[in-house]
Parts: sequence; structure tokens; C-alpha cells
Amino acid sequence: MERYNPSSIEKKWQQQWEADGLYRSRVDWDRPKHYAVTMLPYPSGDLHIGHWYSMTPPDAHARYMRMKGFNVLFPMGFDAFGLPAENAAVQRNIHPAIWTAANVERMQTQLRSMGCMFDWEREINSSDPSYYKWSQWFFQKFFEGGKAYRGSAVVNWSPSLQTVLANEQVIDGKDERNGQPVEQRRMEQWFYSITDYADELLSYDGIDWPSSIEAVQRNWIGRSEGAEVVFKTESGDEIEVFTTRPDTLWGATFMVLAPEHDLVGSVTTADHAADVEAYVEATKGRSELERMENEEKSGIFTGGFAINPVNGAKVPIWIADYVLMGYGTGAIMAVPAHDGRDFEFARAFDLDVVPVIEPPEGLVAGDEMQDAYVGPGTMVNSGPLDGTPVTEEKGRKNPSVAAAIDFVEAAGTGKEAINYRLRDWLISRQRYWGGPVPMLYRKDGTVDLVPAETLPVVLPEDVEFLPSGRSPLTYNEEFLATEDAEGEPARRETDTLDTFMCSSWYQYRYLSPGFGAAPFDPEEAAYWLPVDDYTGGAEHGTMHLLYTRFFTKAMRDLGMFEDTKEIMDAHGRDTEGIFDEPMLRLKNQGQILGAERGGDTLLIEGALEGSVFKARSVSVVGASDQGDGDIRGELMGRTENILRVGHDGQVVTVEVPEDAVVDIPAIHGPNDVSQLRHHLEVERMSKSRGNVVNPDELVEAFGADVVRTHLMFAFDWTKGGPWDPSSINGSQRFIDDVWKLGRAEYVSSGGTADRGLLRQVHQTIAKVEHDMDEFSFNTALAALMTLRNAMATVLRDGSVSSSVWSTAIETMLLLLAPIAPHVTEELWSLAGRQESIHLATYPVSNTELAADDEISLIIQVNGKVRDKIMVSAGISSEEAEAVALSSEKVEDWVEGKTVRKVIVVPGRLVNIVVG
RNA sequence: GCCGGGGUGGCGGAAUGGUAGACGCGACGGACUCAAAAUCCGUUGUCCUUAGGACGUGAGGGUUCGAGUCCCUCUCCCGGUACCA
Repeated sequence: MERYNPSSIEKKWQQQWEADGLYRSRVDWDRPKHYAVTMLPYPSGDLHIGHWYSMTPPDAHARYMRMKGFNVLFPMGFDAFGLPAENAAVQRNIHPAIWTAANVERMQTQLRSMGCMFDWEREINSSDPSYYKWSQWFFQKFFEGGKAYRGSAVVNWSPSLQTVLANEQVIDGKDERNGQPVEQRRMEQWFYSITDYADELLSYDGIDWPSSIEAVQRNWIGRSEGAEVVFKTESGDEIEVFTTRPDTLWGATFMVLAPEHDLVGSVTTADHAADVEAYVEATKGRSELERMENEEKSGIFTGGFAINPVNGAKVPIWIADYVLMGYGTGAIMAVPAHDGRDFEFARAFDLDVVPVIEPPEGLVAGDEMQDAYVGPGTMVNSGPLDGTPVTEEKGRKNPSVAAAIDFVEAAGTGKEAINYRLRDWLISRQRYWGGPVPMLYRKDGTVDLVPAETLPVVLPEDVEFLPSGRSPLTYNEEFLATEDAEGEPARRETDTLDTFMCSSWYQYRYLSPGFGAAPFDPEEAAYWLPVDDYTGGAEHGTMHLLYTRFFTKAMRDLGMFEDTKEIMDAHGRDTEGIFDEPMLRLKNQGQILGAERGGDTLLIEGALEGSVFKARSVSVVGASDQGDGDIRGELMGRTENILRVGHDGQVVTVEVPEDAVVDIPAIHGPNDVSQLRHHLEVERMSKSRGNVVNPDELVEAFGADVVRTHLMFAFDWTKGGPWDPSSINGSQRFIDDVWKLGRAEYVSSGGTADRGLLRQVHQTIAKVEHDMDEFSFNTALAALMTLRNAMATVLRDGSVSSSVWSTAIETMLLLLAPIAPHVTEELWSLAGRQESIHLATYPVSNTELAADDEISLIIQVNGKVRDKIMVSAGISSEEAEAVALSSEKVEDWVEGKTVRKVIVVPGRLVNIVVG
């Protein structure tokens, strides 16, 4: 028998499938459709094991759906705009387009080696003018439809990236990509009105998304119920504040404005102007990060006062940077007695603290409070509302909040309000490598659309990149000079679109990537939409996954699905709510992490010089080897020639000068510090950590089928985990065994085990089918391995008839085909089949054949297993009870005791309760 | 702090309230081999020397005939988010 040789088999079939057009997906209204999308990669240059992990299991699921009779569309593309390409251009003087194209080409080859059923005729590339033309078209339609606008706002500016960023791209005051701090600046930018959809985005009706993503998005949208209240100032201004606790209005003893607040100037009195100006200036220079790291409250008095609308009290107006311009109205009423931040501020600046909620344990005077009180109680010092109970409920559900809202509404000084943490989506970027915002500025300063018939606004290719990173569009006169619709000279917008905008609608471009009349062909859309299964990483929860939901809803409201809907109606599809959400089901995969690895054990000689230990010699020894040295321990980490060595329970820093001797017995020839192996934690893979797993090497060593199988078997797909280099052996053995079973000359010695093997075959079908539906690949493979074990035994003893053997082999191949497409195709073909196994019909589990005729009846005494007896599967409860009570083993446990109760679980167990 | 998710053998992981640890890795013993690899057979939660039994799913309590699974309290880990008024 020839040995299993994946390298020849896999290449052969990949070419064959391509030649046969096996993966072309065409509209066919006579067949049910299944549209599966997996998040498209950024063309960074090399395919990572994470790409395999995120793509091959969904591919197996898509293949499974096709064998189940669905017409499946499973496309692939590239999210090709973005900063890395531009940085490469600045650093290495390669044009982003060239850099990107080269990476795309390389990754296409690598993607093909996975053996996925991608329909390459539908490939998209977001940096292609034929694609971004439509991104620009969407922008213009959104603008015309009132869902995109240019506005001034305090935004996140990244000095290192030389661009603004969306709120979603800033975490802990740092840019989410490269971790550099961002600043707050007031700037004119382009926005999408995602906040108009805040409430609708909070609903997940009709879609099946992980609860964790729902939670993350709910959190991000941050809906809070409360009231807006207006405070009049002595200078005649009105300061609007949002509060979730209008029931504490009577305790508002001062107000605080954000330093960027519009009214700062007019409420500030002349004698305080200089101080205020200095403070505002000082906070401006501080990055968001610095603001947060500074735990002490800072602020300054404006000299101005406002009138508390509920009790007429005169309250001082302060400015402090703990009040954020980006949330609510950028101004707050401060209730130090019942808000921790306000309390801290009041104590720092010696402001009044007036409690207005009496806790159950009694009122503490404001001067004596140690902390703000935020619990339930009763309203006091609150005039007409005294005595109203305060609960821990939010919004109107809390009687005190409800009473306070009613009170301010009646008085005309406020109204019920809902506030969101979500900001409008900032989509303009001051960078080159993106789709140009298709707008222009007329001479008179007004903004207009670039005439639609001239789209796309093409990125000029002949540009010069400056080391500053400043966008070449801003100094490219050829690009800048243009004309408006009337032929008058105008200047182009130089901002480009956020790449997240490009990826907000790509699931629609896949449907007809070459379509010229619209972003997508309604004939295709009517059949394929919506996306049935979407897969990708959970880290996109507040970004891409939120944006794409918004985008689809906005498209719906702008009537962009009307043509599609008409065709759907004509075909009798139910279109109710069908364009409310882009993706019906979402599955998030986990992440593959680097494996933990011990570092070399080092023996170091040298001397302490100042605070560092300077080494004369460093040698690698066995962990149990004896030997004398000044320092002995595991190498925990290394930066250049500085080692961190575990020694006597602590970590010692060792410097290895160039003239020190490094000896690594395992590596012949001259050794240096860079060859030492340091300890690796379980953590994300990255080149700098040296813990990356290269999928190309794995494919080389094991074949794509084994790599695919292993990625699906070794982890719970939704969780991921550390990569264990040795466990892939099990998947290799499995595929090798399937090969052997498929190639074996089976010699039957009778059919004694026919019934048993057939039962197992049909039980396996049911199990695998169920697990594939749920993306539970690891348990599906466990079931297939169990069948493999049974078949290996049968192959040795010949205990089934030849026809049953054939059925078992055939079923094994069919069930495994979506997971390991090449080896199953090869065996299918070698068995004389003319048509591809991937076009075959999925096996159907026969309930009768799958039924057990004997079961192991579990017999418990007081809930503990005491005996197991094989009985007929159809045993009645009475019989089961009789069998249990007559068990000898049970007798020992029941003897001398009274049987109080007998519980029978039909077909499973009998529990005898004695006492 | 708040919101998710989780804690099960040496490891990855299985278990509609009903035999805990399926399946696999690793390890150990054996066969084959001059030898090694590969392959094959067997063992493998802990403890009691065994038949057999006791214990065992982060800790403690509860519900139940029966709890890894449901409820309460606590604890630790991972992820998200945070001066959000």
C-alpha cells in the first residue's frame, strides 16, 4: 500500500478543483442558499496560524452546509487600506499600492494552500478603485441622506499617527493599534450619525449573536436614563446638564464645566480670567492618558455663579478636567454628598456637602461624611419631595428619580432625557492610504459633493512621502485642484475614509464585485442576503461589528435595498425585517497563543559592578546538572545583552559584555547571547516574542488536511488556547489511519458485528451532524476518531460483511470531507467515484439503525453507582426496578435497611433509596 | 469599580440534572527492530498493597432520590471597559 503523501495529493486536488470551477457559487432559486462570511484579512504579508484558525473551521462548516444541500457562497477578500502600508512607504520608500499588491499576491497563494472553498471570482480588494468608488458613493448618499456630516467636535488626535481616530479606536487613552497616547483636540471632521441608531443597535431581535458581543456593545452604547436640567447663571447664560440622579438636585452645591466647554469664557469673571485661562491651557497640553494617570482632582473657580433651579441656591461654577466634553453636555451639576467624584472634588477645594438622601442607618452631616452615599434611602432637605423613597433602581423605576423628573418638568426647568456614551462615528483620517472623502471646498468656503459621475476620486499614485508622515494629498497640487459641478475652481478634501468604513459593507460587494451600476447587483442580493453565518474575532465587538450593523440599518433607511426587496418579493421570500441586520448568526473564534516553554538553565560567572552583575562567562547546563557558578538559574528574558535570570527565587539582571564567553553545548561553533533560549509565557504570538507558529512549515511537515484537522480538534474553537507542538501527532495519526482504512484490502470473515458497526456508523452521523451545526468541531472529530478506532478493530478481525465495511468507509469519508477535503477526495476517487466527494450528499442517520438494542442499566443505591447490568433497551420501568432489586451487588448495600423509594429513569438508571 | 467568560487528570479538552474525565497528547510497560524512528498491544484521576472500596470537577453552604451542571456566599484567572455625571 502506498503511504499517505499529502504534498502530492493536496496540490493535485487544489488544481483540479480550481479547473473544475468546483467553488463557483451561482444564484439558483431552486436550491436553498447559505451565505457564509469570515472576516477578511488585512494583507500584512504573511499568513499567520491565526488566519488558519479563523478560516479553516468556518470553511469546514461551509462545506458541510453544501453537502447538506445548500447552495453555499463563501467568499474571501482583502481589507487593503490602512496605515501599515503607508508606514512601509515612509520607511522603505515602497509605494503603498505596490507593497499591498505584493502582499495580496503572496497571501492568495498561502490562502489557496488551506484548501478552502473560497470563490475567487468574487474576491474583493478594498483599495481597488472599483471598490472604493462605492465606498465614496455610500459616503455621498449618507451625506445627502443626513447620515454623514462635517462637524466640529473634541476628537482624538494621534500625534504619532498624524491623524484623528474614532472613539472605538482609542483604549485607555492610547491608540488601539500601536499603543501610543492620543490627545484631545477640537477639530472639524467628518462623522456618521451612528448615535441616531443607538436604541435600535441595542436590540438583537432576530439575530443569534454571542451574548458577550451583545454585552460589549450594550456597554459601549452606554444608554443611561435621567434628566436634562438647565441652570441659569448670573451672567445670563443657561448651562444645560445631564444627570441620572435628578433626585439629588437639592444637594447640588456647585457646577463643573469641562475645560473645552463653550461657556467657559462668558461665566468667568474678570478677576479670575487669567487663572482660568492658565488652567484651560494646561489641560489642553495634557493627553487623555496623563489626565487619567493624574488621580488628584484638579480644577479652578471661574468666579461665576449659577442658580440651582429647584431651590434657588447660588452655586459656584468651577472648571475641571474630570468633566469630559465628550459625554453628556460637558457640564455637570455636582452633588458631592452622593457622587464619589464630586465628593472628592468638594473635599479638595473645600466646597459645601449637603446630604439629601437619608440612608437607612441615619443621616450624617455633610461636614462629617467620609464618603459619598450612593445607596438607597429617603429624600430629605429636598423641599416638596422630602420623604420620597430612594431605591437602587435606575431611571424612572426609581420612585425618587421619577418624582424629580416630574418636578422639574412641571417647573419648566428640565425634562426627562436619555443619554448615550456612544459618539458619532468619526470617519475621516488625515492619511494617504485610504479612499479619499469625495467632497470639495468651493472658493466661498462652502462644501459640496464631488460630482457623482466623476467618482471614484482616485488616489494619485505619483506622490512623495515625507518622513513626518503628513499625508501627501495635502501637498499634491494636481490632486488638490479641481472643479465643482458648475465648473468653478475648487479644492479637494484631503482626508480619507476610515478603513472600517470600507469593511462595513464588503459583504454586499462580494455578491457582484464587478457590478458597475451600483454597489451590488440586486439580482444577486435578493438570493444571497442576508449573511447567514459570520465568523471572526471578538475583538471587533465595538468597532467593525457595531459599524456594520449601523451601516446596514442606514442603507435600509436610505432605500438602498428597495430593488433587492422587490426581487425577493417576486420570488416569494419573506422580506419582513430582512435588512435590519447584516448577519444572522455570529460565531467568534478564540485565539491561538504561543506555548509556554522553559528557558535555558544558565551558569554564570562574573562580578557585581555597581547595581548590575557583569558576566565573564555564561554557559548553558542541564537543569539537573551540578556545577559551580556565581549565578545559576533559568533564563527568563533577554533584551539585547541584558539577561534576566531566575536565581534563588528572584530575578537577577545580568549584563553580558561582548568579550564574555558564551557556551551553548547544543549549538556548535561560536555562540552568542542571541542564541540563548529564554522562558516563554503563554501569550499572544508575535515576532518580537519569538513564539510564532508558521503555518507554511506545518503544511510542509504534515499537510493541510492534518493542520486543518488539528486546529479543529485541539481546541474549543470559541476559546482557542496555547499551541502545543506535540499534540498535532494525534491528528496526523488520525488522518493517516483514515488513509490506511480507505486503502486496506478488507477481508470479511463473517457478519457477526454488522449490527454493531452499523449502529455506530449511524450514531456517528447524528453526532457529527449536530456538532457541525454548532461549530463544535472538536467533539465532531472525537466522534470520528471513535469510529476510526472501531473500524481499525473490525479491519483486524474481519467481523463485518464487506457491504457493511464499504458503508462504514464511505460514511467516514463523507463525514470527514468538510474537515479534511483533500485526503477524502483522493480516497473517494481511488474508490472509483467519478464525481467529487464535495458534491456528494451528506449521509443521513437512520434512527432505527442508530438505536441501541441493549443498554447498560445503572443501578444506584442512595445516588451511588453500585452495579451496571446489560438489559434490553426497551425495558419497562417495572422490569428495570425488578432487575435492580434482584442485583446481588445491590443486596449487600440494601441488607438490613428499608427501601424507602425507587426512582427509575427509563433507559438509563435505577436509584434505590434506603435508610 | 462595572460588564462578560471561565476554574474538571501531567496537558488540550468531553459530559439534554442521571456511569465525571469521551476523544486526543504525553507518560509508563510490552511487541517488532542490530538499533532508532514509525507502527502495533496494554496501563494511565488520587488514595487504600488486592477482591472491592473511599475520595474526587476553585472554597463553603443550599435545593434534589441524584449536582461539574440549578440557587446563595466567597475566591482566583482571562477578556472588555472605566473620572460616563
